[in-house]
Amino acid sequence: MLFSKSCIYGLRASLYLASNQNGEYISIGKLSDKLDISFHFLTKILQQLTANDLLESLKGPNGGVRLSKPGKQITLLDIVLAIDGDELFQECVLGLPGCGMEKPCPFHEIWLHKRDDIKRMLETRSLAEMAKEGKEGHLRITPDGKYKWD
Amino acid sequence: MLFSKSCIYGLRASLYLASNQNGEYISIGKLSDKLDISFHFLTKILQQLTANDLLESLKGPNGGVRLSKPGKQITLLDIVLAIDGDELFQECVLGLPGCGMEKPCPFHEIWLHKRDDIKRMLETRSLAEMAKEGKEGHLRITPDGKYKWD
DNA sequence: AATATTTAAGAGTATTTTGTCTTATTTATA
DNA sequence: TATAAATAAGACAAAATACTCTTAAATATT
Repeated sequence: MLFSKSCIYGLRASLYLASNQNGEYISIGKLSDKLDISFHFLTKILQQLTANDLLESLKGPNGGVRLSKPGKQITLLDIVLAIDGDELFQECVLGLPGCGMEKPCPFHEIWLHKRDDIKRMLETRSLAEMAKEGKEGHLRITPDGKYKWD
Repeated sequence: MLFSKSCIYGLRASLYLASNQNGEYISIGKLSDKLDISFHFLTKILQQLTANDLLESLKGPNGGVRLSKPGKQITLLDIVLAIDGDELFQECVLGLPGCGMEKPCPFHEIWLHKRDDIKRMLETRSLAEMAKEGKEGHLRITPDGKYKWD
């Protein structure tokens, strides 16, 4: 599994938020309902994104969360790093500590390129861009595909 | 994490075995000692490889495990598939069931290439080849680097 | 000011992965 | 044939991940 479940949920919610970019807060209840993700679990995940200044939140009636800046300025990598950290882009395929140029494992050289490739893919794509593609291509971000990018 | 711990241990042990290719059985006790992997845990993992006909085992004195065929004929992918299955090469980045050409998620298209790339990398490299590179380059397959490809 | 609605925080539970231990089974060797 | 050395198998334990529940804090609305 490339990303943790938490990270996946965070990405899906972020894409939702990016597709509803009119500045208003969206409640986590609505998000969890639309995306079929447990409310409390999603709440915690979004708290991490808020703590990382990717989202901003408001308590109380009509409160919720929204992107802290235009979706064009938040990359997929931002979300991944905020939730899963940079382990995926740091760690050794064989799990060896301190695997690097100095004392590499047999996988080091070949994996380096792949993982940088993945990182670049996430880095060069914004939430806005992904959400736009999702909307235009009628792509899924829910298991049952019920979310229609209203 | 790309591979599970089990898979990592299986790969490291397989590389060890491929570097000691003179047909004799090597005890799991020796393997676990050299590679710093828990004996019982490693035993179970190697049983999976044996069950998949990648290794063959012999009980009793001078028993142990060895590659079931020349290391040149076993790919890294063989080991990965035997332990982790093909999930990594099948599953959706967003964890959506049945994500494919018909009803893709926004990541589908871009991830497809990356994962095929990784698969090809594992498919085109044999244990023998990797072990040879490891030996010649004095590369690590243990956390402390104490294994010296005797 | 009171109330209802929402996120924040943290304790608690369940599931999966990782690792340990014990007992059985096989087999080479003396 | 007895013994010791090894894998096989399965129960058990610990740790990490995933998920749930309860209570607190903030805030818009009446």
